[in-house]
Amino acid sequence: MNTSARYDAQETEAKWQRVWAERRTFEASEDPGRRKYYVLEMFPYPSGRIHMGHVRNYTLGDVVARYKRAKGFSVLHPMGWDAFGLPAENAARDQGVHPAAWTYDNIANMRDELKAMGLSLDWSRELATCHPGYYEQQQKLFLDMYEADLVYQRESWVNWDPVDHTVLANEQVIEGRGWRSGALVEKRELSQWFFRITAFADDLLEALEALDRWPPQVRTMQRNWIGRSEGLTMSFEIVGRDDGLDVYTTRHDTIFGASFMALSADHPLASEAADRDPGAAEFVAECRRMGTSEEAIETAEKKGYDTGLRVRHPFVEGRELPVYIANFVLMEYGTGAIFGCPAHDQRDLDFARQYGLPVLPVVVPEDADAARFRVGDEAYLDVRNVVLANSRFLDGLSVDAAKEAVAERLESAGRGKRTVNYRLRDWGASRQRYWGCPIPMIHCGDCGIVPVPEEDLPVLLPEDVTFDKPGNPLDDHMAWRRVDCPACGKPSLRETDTLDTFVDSSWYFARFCSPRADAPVDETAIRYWMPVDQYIGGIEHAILHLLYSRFFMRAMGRCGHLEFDEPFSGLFTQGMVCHETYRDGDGNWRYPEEVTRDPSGRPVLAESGLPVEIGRSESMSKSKKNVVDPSSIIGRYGADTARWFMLSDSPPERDLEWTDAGVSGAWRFVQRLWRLVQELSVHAGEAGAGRPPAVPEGPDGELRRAAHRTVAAVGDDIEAFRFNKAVARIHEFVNVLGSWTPPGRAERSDEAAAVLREALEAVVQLIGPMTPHVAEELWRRLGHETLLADTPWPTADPELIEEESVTIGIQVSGKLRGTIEVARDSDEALVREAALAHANVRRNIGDRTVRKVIVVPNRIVNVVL
RNA sequence: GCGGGCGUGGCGGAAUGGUAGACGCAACGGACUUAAAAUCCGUAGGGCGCAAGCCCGUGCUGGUUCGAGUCCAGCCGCCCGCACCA
Repeated sequence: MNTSARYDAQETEAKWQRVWAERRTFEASEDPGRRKYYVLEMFPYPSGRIHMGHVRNYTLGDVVARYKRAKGFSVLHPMGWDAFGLPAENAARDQGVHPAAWTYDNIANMRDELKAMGLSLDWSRELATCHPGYYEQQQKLFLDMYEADLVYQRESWVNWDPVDHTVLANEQVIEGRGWRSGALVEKRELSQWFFRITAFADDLLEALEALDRWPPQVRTMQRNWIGRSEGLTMSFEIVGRDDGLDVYTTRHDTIFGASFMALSADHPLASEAADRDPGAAEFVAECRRMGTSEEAIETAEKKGYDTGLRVRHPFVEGRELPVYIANFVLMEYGTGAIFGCPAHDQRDLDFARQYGLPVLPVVVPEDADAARFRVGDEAYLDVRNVVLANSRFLDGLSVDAAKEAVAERLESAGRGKRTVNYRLRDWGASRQRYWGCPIPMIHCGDCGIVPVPEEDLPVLLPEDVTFDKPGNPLDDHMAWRRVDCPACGKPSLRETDTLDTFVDSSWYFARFCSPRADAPVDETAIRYWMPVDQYIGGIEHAILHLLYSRFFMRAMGRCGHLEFDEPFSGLFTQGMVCHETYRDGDGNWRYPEEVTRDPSGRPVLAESGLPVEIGRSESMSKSKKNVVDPSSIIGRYGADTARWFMLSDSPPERDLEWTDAGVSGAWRFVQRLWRLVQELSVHAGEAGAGRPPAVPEGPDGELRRAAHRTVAAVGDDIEAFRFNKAVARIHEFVNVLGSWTPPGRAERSDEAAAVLREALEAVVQLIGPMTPHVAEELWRRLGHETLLADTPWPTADPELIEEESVTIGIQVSGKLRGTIEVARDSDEALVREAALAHANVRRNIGDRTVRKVIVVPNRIVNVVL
């Protein structure tokens, strides 16, 4: 055996990847006799190359998948492609390649890169959302949901880029301009398709409680996003008119502090005012022009326009409140109108100060003098330890009691209604794009909207499109658009909007259970595999993707496709991969591989020797060039090294700092393990020869205990996603093996050899999920004919895990003064005795009286003076 | 503004309220080598001391406790998410 040669990662990794593929080792099967485990990492967008975030994500998932396999589970661990989306169209426009060709090329390349990582994936289930086999089923789901009234079309305001002829998402609008064209974005009302996610708002909120294997912060973020609030919808009489003005409020206790009403610019009464008053019209137009970017909103001053309308205060005879159009009121929330109570709402206060409106405090601290209490520049928002004041029948009540009283009176007068409101809006899923799932709908002049009959599915994307004009190529493709109405036969037009790519990713995990089925999901398969036991991905999807997926399972359930609500019973959100940033003298970002050190250790550009400034470490991004290409790392060190480094230092939920030193450390570890196991294997017994003695004495016993303790600890750590600690435990054990010395001729025994073999096999098995190739190779070299990938996880003998003796610290008045070694679970009196006998402890006690001795078994002794 | 997280050696990080700094990286010393790389052995929070040992030390200030990195209160700093949501 050649033990001195270095481990050749390239050759060995390729070999075992081939073997696993040939033997279909990781293809999942529905085995009713075994417990199932579904591990899934968020599928990638096929951008063309994998990045370090992928490497981390898929390494974490693969550790879990391989570990669970070894633990005897029937594991499903599939991979696919989130393949629709704008970049393909941009590539088409800029490079003249068809989006499909570009996408499938990228997929082919990324598949090769992922395969080089040695992931235990079931590639037979691979799917791409841009494949007609996938989106046909999605179109079926869309039609089912339309049937179930979970999909509808309505007019809605969108950000319209007049140059690119496209709708922009809020995050694509930067300072009021299109992110690509730079054109001033307009608000336009377009007909859009929506998913009725709000139908499940309460359920989506309440069910979060039961998701106890989700990170708490993700649940909180979803809770905030859904934003349930309990309030009152109340109607104000408009002076001189028959109709009323409805507002929604959660602070009806402050009704006596109301000093104005405010309408959204999109409110019907605002439009009405604009029709008769050019000033109002100008103000409404100004509001619409106002950018939707965060910055614009944040810096915008509170502005309003008096419509001239007045409403009556519901409880104060003769008090009338002016009705303004205000730039800070949202049409989409509540009724699009509010009453303003400046004393107890910051926005209302800012507004009131601007327009000289009264500020009357009606909620004051319990111990305050209501007559003297004043509100300055900050609204008084406390709701605890406060009482109502200046509020007639509410005076002296708590906030809650006052709300109750107001609601009671208005409800019985028919002028109010307790209402639950949500921040969550229905999901606008229309995109005016080509490279997405066609919405299977037809617009008929006579019949209106007609669904495409199921037998006519899929509605395929036409291939002969061009991208030389801005806008959606489908709009111009009349041959594709023209179709006879399925209901009346009259010439009609297809819907040209395609679906938001979040739709594609809202059910792909269900499709993986039966990826080629002729229905969206196969009942038997989905019953066996779903829900996903462990989902792993970035925190950036904490809200939308996960919320949409949760909605989709409910919607699919209502359409009879499945019988569960929650898609992911366990969720893990990994941290990002970071790297230092570099700038040259001209302030340009530089790639890490362009930077080297000069003889004095200063960072310089490799090509010119000019100095480089090192910036803070940030999440790897192309724009800052602080990226390291995974393929070049894997090509140089091998996948095992990259994987080991990904797992070794940082806890997986935290950000990981990518460093060259860390990678070479991981590489050295792989090499060391390789040498060590082979060198020691010469002294180990034959594979499957004898069992080691139960609890051997001396060094053999120590080795055996260390092995079993490590097995137990690593298993626990993997279960708890503490991969960095698992790595540390393996390091410790390898250090133990490293200091193992071959016995002299006299001490050699079959039993000792068996102990060593057990230890070597344990370490190889423990690294199996993390560095699978070197582990598989060592397993073979240890004499096994079967694959490590098919070998059950080792079990730890509880008797061997317990330490025989423990070192306990001795404190005098809480300060450590020494340690003693005693037998485990020693008698307390004995420990106390030994502690008090310790020389340094006696010295520290001196001639003072021992008042008390606290003995914590196997832990510590504290001598209290 | 609201919500969440974090603050420990030169660095990444360990530590059921019980010996702070496991494990790794970087560093330093030594062995091997003509030399280097690789490898192996060793040192290592700061300070004082020949040593035994002592003092200080987990962002800051207090508190609870026999005992606090850990629990509580109040600050400071950093990061993330959401945000005119009435």
